[in-house]
Amino acid sequence: MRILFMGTPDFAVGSLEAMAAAGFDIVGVVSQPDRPKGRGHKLVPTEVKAAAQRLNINVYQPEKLKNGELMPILDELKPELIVVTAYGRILPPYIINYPKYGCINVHASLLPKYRGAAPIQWAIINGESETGVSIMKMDEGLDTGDVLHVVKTPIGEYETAEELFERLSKIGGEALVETIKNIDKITPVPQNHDAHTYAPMISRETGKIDWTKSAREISKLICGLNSWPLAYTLYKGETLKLVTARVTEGSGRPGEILSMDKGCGMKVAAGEGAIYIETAQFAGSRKMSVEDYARGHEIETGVILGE
RNA sequence: CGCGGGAUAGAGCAGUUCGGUAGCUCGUCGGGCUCAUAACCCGAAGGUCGUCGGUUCAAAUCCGGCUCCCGCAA
Repeated sequence: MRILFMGTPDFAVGSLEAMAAAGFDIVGVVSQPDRPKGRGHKLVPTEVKAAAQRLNINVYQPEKLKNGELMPILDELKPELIVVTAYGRILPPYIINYPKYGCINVHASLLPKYRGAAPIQWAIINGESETGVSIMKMDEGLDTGDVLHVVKTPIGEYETAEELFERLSKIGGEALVETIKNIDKITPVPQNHDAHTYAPMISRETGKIDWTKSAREISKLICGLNSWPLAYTLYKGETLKLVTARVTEGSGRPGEILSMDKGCGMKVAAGEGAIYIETAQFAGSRKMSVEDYARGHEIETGVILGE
């Protein structure tokens, strides 16, 4: 079967590599155009592009999909199936309807929950105990297609979005291969559209910590936004990003620095309970353990974070 | 050419303005105190001050090139 793959970030690499390892006939890869990223303005290839090049697969990077821009590529490659994992664009009907077997999508949630751009982060932030991957037959809506295959996985208490990303990327690849192998036998199951929820894009603002929330809620926010963009608060008026933390006992004014404890870090009061901030990123500095930071700087207890 | 910060002992930092013996906190090692300790006391080891060149009697410090790292913004 001739398969065209569409994907952009590292999460999609798991799908691509799993298909390649399974020996599928991947006739081409479509990825978003390289964008200037990072310091300086350097043009960085997308993760999927880099992976495709390692696998010696031709990469196409159309600026847009509308107005039939992908049509010449479709006619050239003649895919019988299109696989989409985190491509980052809505596909117009002419693409969805092109392949004989249609388009299938790897989505990192248990649909119909967490449709949209950031299902992994929101599942963690909301304190879900499990999530997973759904393989879906695409239609014209946003993650609304009939489901072909679902794999569940538990979320660790302190599992970060980055860790879960990596896991789900792999799980997604396996589930995808399984689905494609059985594509003729699987009966698509419509989603329960009434039960759907959305996982909107994450922005920096998402990471602002409300210290009146419970220690666990704050901990989950920290995990869900690691390693990007990181939950943050203010320390003496400057941005303090929190990288890792643990829930603990304690009480005080919300956001108050209660103590510095050896081996644990900086203890900060939440609305309910307290958290130990283990690793953080102080203004103008890189990520480091709070203990390391405290060797060269004085941490004043009693200071209220967020002010 | 997006804006900016940085490289000094294993870690985190000060010292650079105004050139003149390499410092602090912690860790490590040794010893002491203690029922005991991550606590306390005494001692020790550990640095070609990122790199190359220039100025100078003398450079971590001043000047120039290079490498690498990081924050912000996208």
